[in-house]
Amino acid sequence: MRKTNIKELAKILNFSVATVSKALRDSHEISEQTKKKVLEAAKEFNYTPNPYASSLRRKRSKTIAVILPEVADNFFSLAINGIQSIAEKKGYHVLIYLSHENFVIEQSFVEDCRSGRVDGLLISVTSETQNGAHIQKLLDEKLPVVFFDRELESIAAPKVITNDYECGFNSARLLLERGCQNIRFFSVSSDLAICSKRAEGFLAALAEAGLPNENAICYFSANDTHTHEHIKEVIANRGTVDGIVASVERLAIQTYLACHELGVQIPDELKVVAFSTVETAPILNPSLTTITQPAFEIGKNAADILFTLMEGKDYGYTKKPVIIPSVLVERKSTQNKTGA
Amino acid sequence: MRKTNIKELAKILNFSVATVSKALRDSHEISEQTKKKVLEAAKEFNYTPNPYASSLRRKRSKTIAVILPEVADNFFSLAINGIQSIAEKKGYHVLIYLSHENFVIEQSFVEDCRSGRVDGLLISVTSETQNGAHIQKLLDEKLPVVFFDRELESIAAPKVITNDYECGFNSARLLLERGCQNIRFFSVSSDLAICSKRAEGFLAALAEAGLPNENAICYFSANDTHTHEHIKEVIANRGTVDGIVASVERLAIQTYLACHELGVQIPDELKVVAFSTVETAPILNPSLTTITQPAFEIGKNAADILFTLMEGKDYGYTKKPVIIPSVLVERKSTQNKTGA
DNA sequence: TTGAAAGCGCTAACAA
DNA sequence: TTGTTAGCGCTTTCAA
Repeated sequence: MRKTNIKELAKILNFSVATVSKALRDSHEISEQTKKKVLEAAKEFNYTPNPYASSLRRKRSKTIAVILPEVADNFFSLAINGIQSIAEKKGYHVLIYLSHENFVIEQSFVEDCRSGRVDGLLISVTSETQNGAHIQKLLDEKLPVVFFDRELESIAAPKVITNDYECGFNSARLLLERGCQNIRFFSVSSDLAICSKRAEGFLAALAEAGLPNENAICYFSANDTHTHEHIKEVIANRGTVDGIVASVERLAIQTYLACHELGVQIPDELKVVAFSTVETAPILNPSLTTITQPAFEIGKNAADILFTLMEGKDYGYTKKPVIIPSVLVERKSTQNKTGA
Repeated sequence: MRKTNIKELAKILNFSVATVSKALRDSHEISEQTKKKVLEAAKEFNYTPNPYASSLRRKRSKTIAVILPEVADNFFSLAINGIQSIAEKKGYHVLIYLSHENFVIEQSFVEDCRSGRVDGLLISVTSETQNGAHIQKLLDEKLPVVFFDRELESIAAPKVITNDYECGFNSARLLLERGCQNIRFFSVSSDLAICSKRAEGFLAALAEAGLPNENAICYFSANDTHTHEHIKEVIANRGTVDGIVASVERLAIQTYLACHELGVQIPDELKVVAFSTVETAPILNPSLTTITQPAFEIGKNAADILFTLMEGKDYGYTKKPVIIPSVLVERKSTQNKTGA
């Protein structure tokens, strides 16, 4: 059946378009009887409102954008679910952009958000992103932006993150307590706040234990197709290294794969802790000790704040990021044979 | 800096809006000199075209929708990447809708696509979806739709899937070859073609081996929060069952988790094959034998076909789905101690 | 090669 | 309570 627009509907009903429009939006200035007639006709004649006409007129798109590096990562998948759970409630659409850890792509997506296509933006930046000028531009134009997880310290916008420093600290502490003497932190970027803060905490724990080590942080570029080989190399030539903290999910998986390929025994020869939300952590070989980020909650909170902002309310942002703590779950990858 | 619209830009340049519009779209009827001036001014005065005004006028949105059950599943994550790889090339935006395996949600998303918001739809239906009337409606209104993975047999639209029947057959065969006597197929739905075809193949292999079994298919509703308990129950009370085929990723992970919790030894007590694209398959305990679907390729192909359709070309759709075969990778979860 | 004008479908101020 | 009218920002005839 053909679709109808508001004009045709008005003609059919012998009302003006204005009346029909108001009736459809359930305006109080329209009589119940008219509303009923309009709604019925709308259904009968297969009326579908054109969202673009409405957006153009109202200067609101009922759409938010989410820019993130990757979706094939459980953290981001869960975060998207959290975001959608809120967007759905508000009747908003979600436009998802994947930057693939590429700064240039991220820039062009952010640029695109300036067009009025979206009413707000949630972003987790790439590991390459050092500069926030593109995002500042949005902010200057009064488009609400909220960071989640991977934020930019130089930009003054709401942020929802986890307790990175503390978790970095605890991860190193755990390894040291389990007897490790020479540990490494696998990072994807020195610029990403989440990585640098986790690394800082990690280094602080080393320092506290009297084991400072300037070479403890290893970098693996996030969009390098040879990460696997690089990790394998590092592990193969690890010397006395006996413990690793993987700062993101992908590095954790790569580390495990490398160890399997090289026949390196976890945890006997090498202990591993990972920042990760992989569901399979308990069934990995060996089960993986994780620092599990509250991914869904982070997404949900970020979206909540974004909507508060979009509704013109000041949500009481005080320059301090919202911090939702992660949970350390110890499994076999850090345990000694004796059980601890 | 403030944004400019085309009217303001025209005034600044002392051209008409028409000229500016044409220059911006690189029309052949505008002189090079004028184009250059316009482009420069556009940059200088921070011009950003309003996509909604453009969409309204041109009746094209430069946006496609992807409706899928879930994103926290590696198959769908990879498929999204495949879709985006094409959309990006075409300068299209991708609106992602998660139906969470809920038919009512799916329906409302599909309904929403009728509004002109998108120029085409890629869909993988929920496990609840039995009826395709909502999708037929779009087709009737000439909106291009392409199914990927989870299709609806009753709807005549292009489909990109994998060789489900064959893979179902091979999965059962493998288990039987490894000595299993009593095997089960874990399904999420009897309506989903992917599941029923995989199950058919599975049953055919059983019949061929002279082991027909009407109770070989076990159903676990996809949006049941108690799947884990149900699977655990089935495995605990498995009797002589010695082999399982998990038809989707989530069931595979749940099966492993259940076995771990129950102390059931894979592969000694129970062999497991899974339709899955999980990266962690080789590092699971034990490593998981998988039928790996070409998820990225499926997404990519589906998007390719959708764009062909949207460009008004008939891509030569002949009622036959495009089939991209999966790859069976045997790992420890189906091997006997002796190595085979 | 450029411009005037109409209009995509809808909303909102104002009038009736 | 309903209707008239003027756009939102852009594209596209058609005329100059």
